[in-house]
Amino acid sequence: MSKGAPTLEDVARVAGVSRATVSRVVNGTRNVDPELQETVRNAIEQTGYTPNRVARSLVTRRTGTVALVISGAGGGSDVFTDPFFGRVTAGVVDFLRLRSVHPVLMLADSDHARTEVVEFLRQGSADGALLVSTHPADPLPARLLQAGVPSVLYARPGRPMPISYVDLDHRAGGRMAADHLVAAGRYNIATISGPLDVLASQDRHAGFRDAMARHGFPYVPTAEGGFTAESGASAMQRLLVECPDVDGVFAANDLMAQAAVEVLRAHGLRVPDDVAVVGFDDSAPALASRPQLTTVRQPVEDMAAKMADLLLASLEEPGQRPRSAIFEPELVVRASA
Amino acid sequence: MSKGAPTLEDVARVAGVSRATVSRVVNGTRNVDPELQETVRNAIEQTGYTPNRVARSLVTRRTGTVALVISGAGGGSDVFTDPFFGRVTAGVVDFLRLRSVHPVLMLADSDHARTEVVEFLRQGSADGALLVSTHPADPLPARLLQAGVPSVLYARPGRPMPISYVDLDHRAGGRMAADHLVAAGRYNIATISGPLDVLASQDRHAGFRDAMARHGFPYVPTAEGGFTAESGASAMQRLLVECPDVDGVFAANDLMAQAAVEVLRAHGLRVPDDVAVVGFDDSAPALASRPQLTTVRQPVEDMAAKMADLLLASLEEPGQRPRSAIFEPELVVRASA
DNA sequence: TGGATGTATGGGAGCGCTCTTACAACGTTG
DNA sequence: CAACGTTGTAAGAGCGCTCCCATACATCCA
Repeated sequence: MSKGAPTLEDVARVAGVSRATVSRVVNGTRNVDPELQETVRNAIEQTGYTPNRVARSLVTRRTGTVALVISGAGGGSDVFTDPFFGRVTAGVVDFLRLRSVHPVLMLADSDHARTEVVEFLRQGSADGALLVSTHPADPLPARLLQAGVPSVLYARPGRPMPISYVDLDHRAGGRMAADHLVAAGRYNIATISGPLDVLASQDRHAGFRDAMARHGFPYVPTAEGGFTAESGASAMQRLLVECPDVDGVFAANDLMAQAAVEVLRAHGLRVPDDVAVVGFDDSAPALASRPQLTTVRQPVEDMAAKMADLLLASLEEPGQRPRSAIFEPELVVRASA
Repeated sequence: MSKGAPTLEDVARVAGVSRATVSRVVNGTRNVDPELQETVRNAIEQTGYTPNRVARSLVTRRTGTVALVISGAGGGSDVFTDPFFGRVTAGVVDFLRLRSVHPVLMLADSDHARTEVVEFLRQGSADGALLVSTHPADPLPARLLQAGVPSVLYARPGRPMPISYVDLDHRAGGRMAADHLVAAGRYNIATISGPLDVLASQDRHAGFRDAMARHGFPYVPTAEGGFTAESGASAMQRLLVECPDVDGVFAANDLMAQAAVEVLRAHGLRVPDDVAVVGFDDSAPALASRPQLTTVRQPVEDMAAKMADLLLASLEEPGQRPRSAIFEPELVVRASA
């Protein structure tokens, strides 16, 4: 009462009971006389008591927070401008807040930063990690695993390891794009892939190519992009050189698809009349773009929520086997194809 | 050593010194024999010791985390899709990571959520709050102030109160847009404002109108938007009805400006030939849009970093007077006007 | 040479909480 | 009526750390 926040002891004194009894009322309320409970509750009200989470964490070994780690080779903090990460954050936050768990945001874009993340978790500052890793060579999943930190990945790890993750069936997504373009009667189909050292890109591309082959197109002109608008634009330029009579394009994300549309338009080609364009993700640019993008929807928010779900479950029951959840993409037909 | 992480005590035993000495080595390293330091360091290495932040926080009353609170009337978690919040996050994270401070993300979109935020901070789970409040009637700043939580706002509070904040000179930004459109020889100038119950919107609008009046345009057709693409599109539609011969538009953010461009194009009007369009913010859509947007740049990342800076400073020296930092906008001339 | 100063280390309290244990008071049962 | 749960409460240990204070010893000037 003198200084600082009131403690359990203060409340106990006011209520005329022991610290332990107040603790019982604050928490499980197991075996406490209803009348006493009332007294204690009044005392809490009167003192304006708020339990100290830190002190509680020290003994319970639980903090009620998890780390949301964005681990990427490069870029630093501009990842936050990418609509994809916004959606991941939204999905995670939406799920966690219902459980009164709070995410702490961490960037692991350098070796030093990765060490700090591992330390942070080993120190017990957070109960577990949600890892959005952009590169299969990322050493962080293995390090977290080794440190015994409960973790869940967004996207399967680069090398097989006993760790939980959520992922999308990217191959199926690639197939959907191919099927749609072919069904629309397109004959000169090309594709802008994502960076091919990323598993998701590889899979989207493989799925697309397989389906194209099955449809009788053994070779598909391909330009590799980097998931950014600029890279998409330059890829489209290259594609137009290799194959000027292109009439269908599959871009491995919406940002690149949008850029491709602009490039095509600048070349006097109409979308979808002259060239059909299919994107991937179904994020904000898909709707902002004119014409609105036909795209393969990745349910990022749901996947992110599931990732949080898996983590909380493994926190609840430690020692569980790792689990995975694979989501199905969905073709969203709009105006561009 | 038996189970759980090694503690100070374990290290002390291995090094043959006291807990206090190890603590000194781990922290300030004040007055410890260099030779002993070496021994201790080896023991730390050997045991794989990592200080327990929670235990440390309990006594130091500092957690090394701050809350990054997005407080808005509505919407919930789709705020994360807004490029503005991504930039705020980027700015904050970039600054904090250099100081090894970690942001925990909180959404305060309901009264219940706001209470939880206040509790969280009162409990000492974070050292202070960075508050991005979207509405001047938001009760959270006052509640944090009352709870004695060190806080810094992005944007000045709705009602004057002794609290630190960073802000932009929105009026100056509005003026710049007006000056540019008039200087470009536009005569039929209209504007899409932001939601007029938001201070920033009011100021941008007021600055714009004042400058227009000074240039001899006492009345400016105005349609109110909501800072979203859809609202921008519909505002542009309304504007075209009221004033079909419009040749200049100032939209209060880039998202709406981009949408306006699309609507104009759909009406057969060319940008900038027929209609010049100026946006606000200079965020991702400004560059993604074709033509690229002339816009009033708001240095969001810098402002967010400054916000974090002010907070850490006030944590360093408590009892300081609240401070503010007002940033100057900057006209970025691209293709749209 | 002796007290005063300074420096390095250990001991121990205590941060606010949870949880185990001990115990008191009260039935319940053969 | 003795023996035994059952239930409600208090007492106290201890989570891992920091920091104050006491102690031991070296150093210095008068």
